Amino acid sequence: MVGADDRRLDVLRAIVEDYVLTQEPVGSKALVERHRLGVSPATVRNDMAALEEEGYIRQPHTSAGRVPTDRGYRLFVDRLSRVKPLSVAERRAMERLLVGAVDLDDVVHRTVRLLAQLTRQVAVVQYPSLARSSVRHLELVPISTTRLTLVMITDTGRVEQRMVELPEPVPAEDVLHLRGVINASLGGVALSQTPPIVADLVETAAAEHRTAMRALASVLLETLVERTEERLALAGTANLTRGNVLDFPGSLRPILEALEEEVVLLKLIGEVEPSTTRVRIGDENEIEDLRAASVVSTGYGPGRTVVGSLGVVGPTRMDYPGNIAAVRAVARYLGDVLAQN
Amino acid sequence: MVGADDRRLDVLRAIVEDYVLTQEPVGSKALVERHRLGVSPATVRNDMAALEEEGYIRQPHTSAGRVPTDRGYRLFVDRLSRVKPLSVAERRAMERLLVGAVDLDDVVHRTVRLLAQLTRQVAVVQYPSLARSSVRHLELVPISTTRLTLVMITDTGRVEQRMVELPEPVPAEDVLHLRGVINASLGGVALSQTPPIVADLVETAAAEHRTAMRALASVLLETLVERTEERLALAGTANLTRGNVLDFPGSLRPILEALEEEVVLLKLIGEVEPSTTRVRIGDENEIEDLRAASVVSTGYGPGRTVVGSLGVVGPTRMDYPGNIAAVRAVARYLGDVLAQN
DNA sequence: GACTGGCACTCATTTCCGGCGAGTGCCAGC
DNA sequence: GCTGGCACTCGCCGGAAATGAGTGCCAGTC
Repeated sequence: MVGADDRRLDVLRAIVEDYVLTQEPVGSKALVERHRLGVSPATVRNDMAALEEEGYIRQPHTSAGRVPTDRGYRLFVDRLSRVKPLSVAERRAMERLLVGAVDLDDVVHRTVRLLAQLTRQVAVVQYPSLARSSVRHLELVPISTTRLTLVMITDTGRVEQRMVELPEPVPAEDVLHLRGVINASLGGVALSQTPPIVADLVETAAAEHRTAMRALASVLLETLVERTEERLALAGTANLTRGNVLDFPGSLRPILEALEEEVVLLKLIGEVEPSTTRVRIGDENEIEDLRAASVVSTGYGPGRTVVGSLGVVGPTRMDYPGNIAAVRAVARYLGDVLAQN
Repeated sequence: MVGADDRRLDVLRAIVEDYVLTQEPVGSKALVERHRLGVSPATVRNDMAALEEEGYIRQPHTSAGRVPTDRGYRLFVDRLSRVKPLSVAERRAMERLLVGAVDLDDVVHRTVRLLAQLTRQVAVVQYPSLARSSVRHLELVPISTTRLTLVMITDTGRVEQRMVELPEPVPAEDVLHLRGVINASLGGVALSQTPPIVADLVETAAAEHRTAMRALASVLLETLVERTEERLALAGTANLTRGNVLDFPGSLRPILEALEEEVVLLKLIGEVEPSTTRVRIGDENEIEDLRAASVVSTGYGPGRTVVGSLGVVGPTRMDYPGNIAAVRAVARYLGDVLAQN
């Protein structure tokens, strides 16, 4: 026979599972009926009282059943649940992701929609971070003699393009030369490593190329390295309206607003150590407006590296095991897709 | 003194304005208090009865005030309102748009957020359509001897990139040659005009370049011309929760879902003739889920051309004059920005 | 003929109240 | 340590009554 402490945890697990499923406070009687706990409702009530004492569950009002607290979910996630393997149908949906994806934008959009579909939550995918990519190729396309477009292609598939104004006209063959020099120095170099190299390029440039090189260098450093703009894709906001109204007390407003703030979102799903999945439950969130929400996020990248993160946002009352599994699976899959390029 | 018919229209205008402002059915008494109509509530009641008879307003229930119908809004938009000029602050916000915009993505994102802010509605901006752009430059970046990245830059600033698998290895100098040939033929050509030229390129290619050219041509035609994927940016979904719950009977669900369907959105804001602003009110929308919403949209582009569209989506109870003005102003401004590149 | 004041009427909304019942806490007993 | 029993709490439901905004209509006035 299991010890009393063990049973208490079983009761907590049962409460979480039932509540996630039914969205309604769960009472002692219903609990013993739906789960083979082997004890009577009265006993469960005692356990519940203890759990409430410890802060794992609470009563919305006196004559109602119990609801897990953030702390209860935390314990559930940490110790009471196993990651749920994806179903065959889900796996198949994932396999379909790759076919026909035509470029990085396409891949990211498909990924975020897939994740939203699998989890029925709001999904967020960060584009591969420029800061963590390296240069595959830089192209200079002359628009006029004093203006050119700088196109950078990274190993993660991102393509960035910037307008560069040249202080003085530069003939076409010089542009070709500049391109050659730059690519020879920067090809394969991680963007974060470029500043000294770029500085060196300006130093060592022939006198007649100096000003042009300086213009290029400043655009490169200022808009591609320092002000490294991170991009995001979002999907499944409609899922916020899925559950009970109680999920987000008051209105969806603050949540929707937070989801539109890219900086906030990045902070939310970012900051992951490699190959861990991070779960932030309710209060644990630093962002005020998302105190009623939970976030499951992880990093992704080809192989063991991390070039970006992705995750889902939903009510604290969410299917943690399922969502964690989905987030992990999608991250791994996205990493594989990136590795193929 | 104004005729009775004129006054009836004044009453309709007053009803629309009040309702948009207060979000509450407006009664005869409140109407004469807030607007100098110069007649008594009883007279207004008679007018209201007539307007209701004609289908311009209706009563949510017997003992309530009147609310405009879709037809009422239509009349209001067509005949009773003047486009409201933007305020100084709004103009200034728009001017700030340009500074520091770093590439097309940036411009589009800033634009859509600006539009959402100005109108306090959901804003949608279509990226400049590939179909309506022309080729500025094509670049071929070798990844390996049998694989290269095709980068296309258009005059509207879009940069697209596709992976091309070559059936047999192609030496670097041949790639350069191919690039030269392609650019010579396609530079400045509208994408819609490219198919015969591309076909010709394959025809006339030297035997040793034939297969490579064929691979390039197929990628070009299939993924950039035929399957011309349109892109969109969206902002301000949080504004949906702004107004009364009554705005969208039931839930936001269908609206949010529709907003995630890019195809639907494109249909919604697209199909505009040059330099007209289109207003679709409630029922006039073809999309089932958006029958409770109105859409104000227009095209934009450098000069008089149209390369994409933008617009706002909101409850039928919206500030039409203000939103029309904002949509037009932003479209013109975006066109100007594009023209500068 | 157009407008107005007056008045009866309608009906959604609000408030109050009693009954119901899910669920609890506690206690005595096994 | 578990269980059955029991009194108790309190949110929710449904009906009744009060409220009041707003209307339609009519007779009267300019």
